Amino acid sequence: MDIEKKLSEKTIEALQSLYGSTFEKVVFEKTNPDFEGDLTLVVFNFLKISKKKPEVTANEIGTYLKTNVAEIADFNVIKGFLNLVIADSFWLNYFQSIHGKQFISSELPANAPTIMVEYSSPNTNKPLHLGHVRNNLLGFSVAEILKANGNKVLKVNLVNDRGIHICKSMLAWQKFGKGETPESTGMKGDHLVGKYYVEFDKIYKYDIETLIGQGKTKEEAEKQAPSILEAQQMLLRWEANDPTVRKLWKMMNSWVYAGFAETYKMIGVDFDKTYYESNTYILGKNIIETGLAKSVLKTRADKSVYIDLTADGLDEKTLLRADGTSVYMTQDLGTAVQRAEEEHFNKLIYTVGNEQDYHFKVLFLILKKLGYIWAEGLYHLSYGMVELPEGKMKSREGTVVDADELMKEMIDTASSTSKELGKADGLSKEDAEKLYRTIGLGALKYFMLKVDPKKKMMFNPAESIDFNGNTAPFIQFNYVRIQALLRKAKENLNFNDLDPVVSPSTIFPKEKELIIKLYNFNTTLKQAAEEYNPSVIANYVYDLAKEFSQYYHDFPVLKEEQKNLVLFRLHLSKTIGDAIKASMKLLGIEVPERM
RNA sequence: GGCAUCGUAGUUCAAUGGAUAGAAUAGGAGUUUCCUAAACUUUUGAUACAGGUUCGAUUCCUGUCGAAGCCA
Repeated sequence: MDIEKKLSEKTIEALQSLYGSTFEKVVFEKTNPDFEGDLTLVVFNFLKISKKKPEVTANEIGTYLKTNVAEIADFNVIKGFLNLVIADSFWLNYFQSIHGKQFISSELPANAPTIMVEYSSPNTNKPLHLGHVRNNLLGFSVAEILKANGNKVLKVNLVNDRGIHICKSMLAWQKFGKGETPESTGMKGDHLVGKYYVEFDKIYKYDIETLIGQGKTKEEAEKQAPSILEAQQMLLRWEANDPTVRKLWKMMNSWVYAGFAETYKMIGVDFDKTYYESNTYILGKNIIETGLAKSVLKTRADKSVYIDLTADGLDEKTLLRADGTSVYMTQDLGTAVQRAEEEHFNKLIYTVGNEQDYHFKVLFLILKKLGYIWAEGLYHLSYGMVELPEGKMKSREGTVVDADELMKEMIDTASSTSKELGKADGLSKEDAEKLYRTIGLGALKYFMLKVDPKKKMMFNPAESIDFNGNTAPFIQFNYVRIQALLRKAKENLNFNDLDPVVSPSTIFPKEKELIIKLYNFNTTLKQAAEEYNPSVIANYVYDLAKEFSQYYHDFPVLKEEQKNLVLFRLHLSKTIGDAIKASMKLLGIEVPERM
């Protein structure tokens, strides 16, 4: 039923027959709504072979297609544009063919490729903020989209649970914490640990100022501040497996994990596997040996190991310092190799912000140079930063939008708005709470996912996220309208959505438009997967919901007098509802039955 | 300094090199005896600047200005 493919083949045939030239590929596009037609062929590219004016060429191809393709009802030509009208019967047949079927198959093909999607990857010294929210939503949604495209997806998290940052929190807690715990304070564990991270920074800044006051330069002060020296000391003790430090570390991390678990649950994301850097940071050193043996890596006079990437337009990258300690790159190399050996993935996707573009470029290149074939399947899902009106968020300076707080605010707003509009009338308390979560979190998720991941995005805390217009609540609302129609139809008309569809002999343009939108679901899903881009789905589902909203407004469904039209419109509405629900699921957004 | 990225209505976002640059929101004007008005209709308003390639450029190339990023 792929009409574009068929038309493409027939056009190639037409070009051969009319002008005796062979074309590999011909692409159709949607006809601009201002003109009559469904699909358009731009003929300028064929003028060289037709040696005729655009209008003439378009007419000749149009005539050929109309005679040879049964589905083409008519065509018109405007300048170099050949607009094709696809017969209503084709669209109605298509609609019949998808009736009762799932938009997304729940079964995977036997030979489904394995794709590992790494996302979230938090540090354990502070709670999640808005930037992490984008990461989590993006990673989760891309995983869903890939799954829906027939891939076996493994969602993984790599927790940065060790290093100087967590030592800072530990040190501050040890000195000033007075034994505070999440239980004693009633604070969420990740927030409690984050509080001491900020605390450390205050002391550190104080130390620096003191030293500068004593005549040191800023750089000297930053390196010699007693607080930072102490934190570094603690890190060394951690690495030496000092029982006291390790015990403190385990305790504080366990607080953080409990906090993260709550946040993840609220966002609605999960993982098949969680890696911890405390287990993986040692990895990679054996790869250095291999790399040296292969002469891919080289040793400097001071015994540090590096790779020369200047021929590839990059720099020299150190992989082992002169003192034998490794760098981030080294452990990422090791982790990748370990994952490849354990999971045999076809693709590994790293959901990480675009500030690390260079890092991943180098990482992938090194792995390729080391000769790992699977390195071809590595992909950096690079996304833009979330910015506030005053600029980038900075944890240490407190200019962050906290994930937990933001979600709570969204739910609260959903609650008050729903109450104002009387949307929660008659719902039990549990159902009402669930509805507020669905709407509030839906609005947040859609807000973040509708933007192209590659681009940076702006969030203004002063202007709350909208519930009207191009938003999740609007889409949810239209889904709810459909469910209300179906409920009534089932009660009053004995409507059964599994009954066969009886198509009317003619349909209105709006109905055709809606069927075409349904027809586009599959190509949209495919495009989203190829681009690793949920915003493609978001734009699609909004467009569908908007189209339905107008249809609902202009056409009676249950109140239509002709029984066969009532049934047809119910089936159409039902299928649109299914497409909305399936699309929203790909974004990790739920739809309510009433609102 | 080197590397890569980005400049579209007042604001937040769209647009495989194609037709008159779309939405939403904000602003103006309307719509409820009619299936849920978180809706619908209508209106005002934008490609940073200057060149180039092309039948055709928001899109590709060069330069200028501006924003934020990474590497020392």
